[in-house]
Amino acid sequence: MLNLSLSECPKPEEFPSELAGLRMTRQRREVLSILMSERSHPTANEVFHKAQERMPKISLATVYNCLEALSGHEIIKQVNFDREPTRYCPNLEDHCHFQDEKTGVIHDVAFRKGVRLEDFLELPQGTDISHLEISLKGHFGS
Amino acid sequence: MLNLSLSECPKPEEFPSELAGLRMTRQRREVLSILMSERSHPTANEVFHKAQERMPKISLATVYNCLEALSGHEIIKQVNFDREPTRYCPNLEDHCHFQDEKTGVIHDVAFRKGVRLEDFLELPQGTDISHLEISLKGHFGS
DNA sequence: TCTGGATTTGGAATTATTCTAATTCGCGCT
DNA sequence: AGCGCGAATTAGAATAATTCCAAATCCAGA
Repeated sequence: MLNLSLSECPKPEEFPSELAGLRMTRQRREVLSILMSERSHPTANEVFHKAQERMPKISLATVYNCLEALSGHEIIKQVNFDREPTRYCPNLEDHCHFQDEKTGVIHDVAFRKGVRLEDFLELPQGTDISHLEISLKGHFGS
Repeated sequence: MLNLSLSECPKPEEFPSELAGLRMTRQRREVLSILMSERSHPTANEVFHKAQERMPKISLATVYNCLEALSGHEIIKQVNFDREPTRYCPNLEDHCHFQDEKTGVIHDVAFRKGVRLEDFLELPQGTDISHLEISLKGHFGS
């Protein structure tokens, strides 16, 4: 399991040359660094534009490739809200996402300690969950 | 709140002329009827092809319009899995969705009676949830 | 029956994402 | 340092779900 604290986001050049079995290329480092510093759950496009500031020749396809590689190796997570473009999240803790309908901002929401899915859902016994995504929308009261 | 039991799916012509404030046109009836008889969470395209069997001149745009109108009036629900095409579900009970990774089939999973979201998530107090979507993937054990 | 607003329709447009084929990169080996 | 090679990057084309648009049609109420 990846062990880079989000609070101390490394600069691109500080990432190890391999992470979770994935070769850390210049572009992947850049993309990962952007995700770890921005905590805004950016879309691929947003990452692309941010990345261009430091790597003018990076291509959108590469950003997609990097995001795919990083999430395939469980270094980041994908976040989906309805049909909106996929967003990306470097927080690997178990959590879900809440979108404030007033601002559009997406916040991480942690699971309470010790709760288990079976306590919450009528899952047929023996069911084995490999992926779980919980998306909330609403607004902060008063 | 809509009060049509799923177990007794009406034929298109049996729907009232208005439902939850939405005018029930021929096309909307047809689309709704398909959703209530098929329990397979079909995509817009699948609904379209099914609808064509009885209404050869219906258009895909209309199917999208109908699905939009029906979900806008909370007569059906949208179901999203990652980036897959949106699926539609006539089950208005609180529930979430589980996709069997072996077969691709999507099953409804009910929430346990009495559980509340706040028991499960570290929601900032006063948060008001207007939409909630939970998507699971995995497989049935043994 | 007439009329106006809502609905449907076909086709074009949009947009996020994936694919493709060619180039470039960078590690391991000499 | 130079070489070879598989992996990664790139630009641009292609795809696919969905939305938009403007014209035709429908239908409830007067």
